[in-house]
Amino acid sequence: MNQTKTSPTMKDVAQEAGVSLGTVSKVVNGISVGEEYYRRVQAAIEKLDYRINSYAKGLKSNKTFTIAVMVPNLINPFFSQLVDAINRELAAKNYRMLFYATDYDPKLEQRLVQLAEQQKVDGIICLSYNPELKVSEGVPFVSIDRYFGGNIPCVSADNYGGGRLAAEKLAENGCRNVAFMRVGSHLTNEPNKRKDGFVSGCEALGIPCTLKITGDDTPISVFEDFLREHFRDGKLEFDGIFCVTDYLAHQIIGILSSMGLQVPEDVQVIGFDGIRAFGDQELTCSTIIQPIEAIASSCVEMVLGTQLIKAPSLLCLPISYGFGGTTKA
Amino acid sequence: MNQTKTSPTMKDVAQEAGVSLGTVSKVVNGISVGEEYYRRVQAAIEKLDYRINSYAKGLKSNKTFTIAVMVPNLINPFFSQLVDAINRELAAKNYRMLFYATDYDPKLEQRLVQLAEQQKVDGIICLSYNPELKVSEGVPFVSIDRYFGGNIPCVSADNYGGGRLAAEKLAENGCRNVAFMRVGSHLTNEPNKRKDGFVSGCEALGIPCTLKITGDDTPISVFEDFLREHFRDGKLEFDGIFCVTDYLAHQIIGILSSMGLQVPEDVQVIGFDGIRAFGDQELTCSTIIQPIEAIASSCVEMVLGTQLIKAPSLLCLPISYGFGGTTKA
DNA sequence: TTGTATGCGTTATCAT
DNA sequence: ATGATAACGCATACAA
Repeated sequence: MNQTKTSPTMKDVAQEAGVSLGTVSKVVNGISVGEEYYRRVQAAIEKLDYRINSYAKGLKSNKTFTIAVMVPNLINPFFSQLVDAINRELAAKNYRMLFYATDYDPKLEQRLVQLAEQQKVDGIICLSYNPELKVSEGVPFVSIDRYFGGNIPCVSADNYGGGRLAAEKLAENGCRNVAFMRVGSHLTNEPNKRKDGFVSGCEALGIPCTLKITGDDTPISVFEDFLREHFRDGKLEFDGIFCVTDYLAHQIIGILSSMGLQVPEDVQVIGFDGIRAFGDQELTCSTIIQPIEAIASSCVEMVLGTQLIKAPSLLCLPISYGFGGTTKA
Repeated sequence: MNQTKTSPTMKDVAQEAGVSLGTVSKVVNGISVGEEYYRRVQAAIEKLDYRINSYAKGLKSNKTFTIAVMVPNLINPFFSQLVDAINRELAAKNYRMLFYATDYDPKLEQRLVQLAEQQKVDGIICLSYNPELKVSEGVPFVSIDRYFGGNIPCVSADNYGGGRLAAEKLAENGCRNVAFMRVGSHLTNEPNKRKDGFVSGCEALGIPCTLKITGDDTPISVFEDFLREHFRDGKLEFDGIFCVTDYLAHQIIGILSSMGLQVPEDVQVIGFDGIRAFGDQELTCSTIIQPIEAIASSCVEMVLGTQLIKAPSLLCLPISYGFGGTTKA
């Protein structure tokens, strides 16, 4: 005889309290009502353990207090830490986070953006790998690390400055012949500027710099081949290497080690991102540290803010150098 | 004069197609309608770029295709990998993931559960640190690593077996005097069984085992003190250490190294979890590997399944041993 | 088969 | 200040 226990609604509360629906709504939303009414409604809410139905509220008010966050995955610690930071910012502002993994797949990413729009999110924060992403103008969109053009705000670290800083640090530590290594997308996303900054820095410092840039799906072994080509008589031609990410730096260090080379004695390595072991332990290598918290809070402020129009279209946040044992102290 | 661009609704589509609301609904939901009607509706949908409003749908149908996932944070790689895996499982089944970080805070966790319930999620998957968590019976709830009792299903790795396996592996590799180390909660959650399994394994193998278990907020230095107490004449009393997590193992290895001890030559270390550098590179230490994918898919199946009643209340998934350089091969 | 009408739980606009 | 009522966008039972 018992119908499936359905949660109490405002109507139930109104009946229990002997007041009208509108009055309950006011109490729930903190609008002033008569003393006695307030008491009765509160009592009824307690008694029935009433909770507001956010779907009904969202439908009516066209506001869901939900933000979609999209990055390729949560395996890469840079992504997971970024998402963690964004989530904290959102939670502090009483927003919920709907998470979507894009898997570096442009088409999937596009589908997910549409899905999020259906989901009536109040905004989207996306670290995109789809340069042609289409996003409805109705929903605020903030991009991380990929600049789409004037009307879509983009937040990123100062990648160019980071590249320069890497060059300077290697030079400071005595490097005279360096290499830059990058794997991955040909896309003109922000991280490309790491190379530009590095090259520019090397030029300014008068240090020769060799680039090794591979395509998206090339195996890591091409870097080993490259390094062996520049390896003569037990000595590597380079005394410093700047890798586009800590992840790559980690792999390169493994290769160097397998070649019998010592880091940082024989060759110094600088990565980019600022990844720490287990998320909060020591840096995994000497690196250019991205201001993850600042990126996260900027994204959240921009996506929630109403000043999207006036927002700068490209927000560039300061980086810093972190010693992680793979450079000479 | 332009009102704020509001998304087209079914009504708009109906009008555009010259059919009724119900017909549009049927087309959208894949219910068969007349050929001509179907065409007209599809055309209108395309033209207006209509997307179903999931809030209206959710309100009406009491189903939101959204699952709440709660873990302490996304910094710890075990958590972020778990959430990544859960999200993949959910996405494959066309469910969305609402993510909440509990920060190891029992009261926050309780609030978030209520929040998720208001949010009308279709279920909750939670790695809880609140043994007294109250959850409404209306919402399917699956726990990871904490057993709440018969009516709440719990999924976890075979922690006890993992403890035993660690003992066996240390014994196999010649250890004759071992230690177990654990930091953290006094709570009787599943990971406690790692100790029990280890102790039991040591007893069965006739190996003396010393326990060092600290409280939640004790600094890591107590382990250093402990180790120094068992350090005489440049030699450690133990030749094997089992740490309750890879995270702790990492820290212990650092301490051992600072004491001038070699791992694994002087002392072998086994952790628990199976954390890899950068999420997908080499294991950070020799370890008992948790079946993260299996845990994730089990959780999702259980939370979505209707057979919650019949589900076993405690699902225990098999672990395996992984060599990570901190034991003798 | 297709159209119409009602209700999901809220909010907001009205009279009262 | 409070109560009745319409509307949000959709699903569905019912009537045509």
